[in-house]
Amino acid sequence: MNNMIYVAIVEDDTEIRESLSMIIDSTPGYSCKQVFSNAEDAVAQLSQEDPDVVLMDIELPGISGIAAVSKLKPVLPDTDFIMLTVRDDDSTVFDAICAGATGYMLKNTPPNILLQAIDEVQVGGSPMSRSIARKVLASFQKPEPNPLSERETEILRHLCEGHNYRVIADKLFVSGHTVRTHIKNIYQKLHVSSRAEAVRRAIEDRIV
Amino acid sequence: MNNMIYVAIVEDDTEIRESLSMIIDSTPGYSCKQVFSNAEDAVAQLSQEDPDVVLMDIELPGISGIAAVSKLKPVLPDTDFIMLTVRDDDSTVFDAICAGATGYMLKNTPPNILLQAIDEVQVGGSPMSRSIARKVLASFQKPEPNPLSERETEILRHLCEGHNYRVIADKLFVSGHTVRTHIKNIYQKLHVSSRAEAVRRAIEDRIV
DNA sequence: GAGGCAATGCCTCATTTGGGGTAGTTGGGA
DNA sequence: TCCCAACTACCCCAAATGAGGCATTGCCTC
Repeated sequence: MNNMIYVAIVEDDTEIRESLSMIIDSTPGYSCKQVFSNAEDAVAQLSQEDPDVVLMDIELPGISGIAAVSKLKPVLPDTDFIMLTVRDDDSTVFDAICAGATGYMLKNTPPNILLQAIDEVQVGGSPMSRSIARKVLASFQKPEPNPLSERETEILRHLCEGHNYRVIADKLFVSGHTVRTHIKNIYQKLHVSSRAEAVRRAIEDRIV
Repeated sequence: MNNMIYVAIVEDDTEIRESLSMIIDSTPGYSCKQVFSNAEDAVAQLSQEDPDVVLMDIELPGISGIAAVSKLKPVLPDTDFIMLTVRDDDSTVFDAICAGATGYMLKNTPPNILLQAIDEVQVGGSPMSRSIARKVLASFQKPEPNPLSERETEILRHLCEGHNYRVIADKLFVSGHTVRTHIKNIYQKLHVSSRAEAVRRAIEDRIV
């Protein structure tokens, strides 16, 4: 019984909740340790227990599943949280991931795939529904090519490091005047008018 | 034959290459359109063709598979690239993803899973080996909690927007002096000494 | 050969910024 | 009760910055 996988469920829809717990309990090697119908109860009680995996609904009455994970993950670092959701819109996906979710499945996922997902997190994976995985990878892809010349890009990199005119000039073996001119051109091309904005664009869009 | 999936392979190891192409060709519904033993040939010839999926080795003689994807993806936006690699170290994974890869599989993946991966990208997914998926999600998780007070965090957010003392002061209904004091404290706590560095830390670590 | 762009260098000027202080109030924790 | 952190406000000053110009040298394209 040492290789039994203990699962907890947080889900407000009674039908789904009971159906999930039944499926898990009836599968050899899996045990549904606890079920909660809201995040508050889960946060309060789950920190005492130590489930291997928590299936966490996102759309809950009261505090959301994402907030619950934020609270629980720090006290249960070895527990893997798999989010369940009906929607796969960008912001919730990324919020959940940032909160510490290890997997992210859509609710229409067939039970056998969900069980696979539970296995998957147990062996160090991160199961994601198709559309989620695609979104996550897409978020890494650079939006648009950078309009800056090579030299300007180099200087922008230095700006991100917090270097000032003088330092950049020294490092690039050009005069401070030149650096200033480049920076002015960078601002124009990026449609910004300060270091702060330029650094932000640099990090959020391309170089870093 | 309309639902035939055309695959191209770029792989320098002859044995693996031929084994892969054989597996693909012998599977109904899949056709191995072309094979290349290096990225240069692939880049030169593949832009004419239009494979559905390209299996791209990363470790290639000459230019790497990652650079090849960077070049090919812009001209073949509808083609999905699945990277194949023996290593799963962080930097190459993220470089490949940024270059435009849609999937990322380890080379020791069994052939049937690889075929599944090809299917997966075709239906809008992003197949990743276990360890890769985990790394990708882990990269989203916030490093450490922010040491700033609520007010300071608020001001840092404004700094990221490129606002200056005056503007921030107006928005928060406090004097410019106060804003300056807060910013000085922010710099101390973050161990930085300029807006640029503060903005960078803000984006890379927490808020934004 | 003309025109354009990238890279380089220079000037001036008003503003912003960062570093150094000091200090009052408030609310909560020891 | 006392102290501290957070928030507020103010002072001075040197340095950095952004905005506005102008000019030269290559290189590339039309």
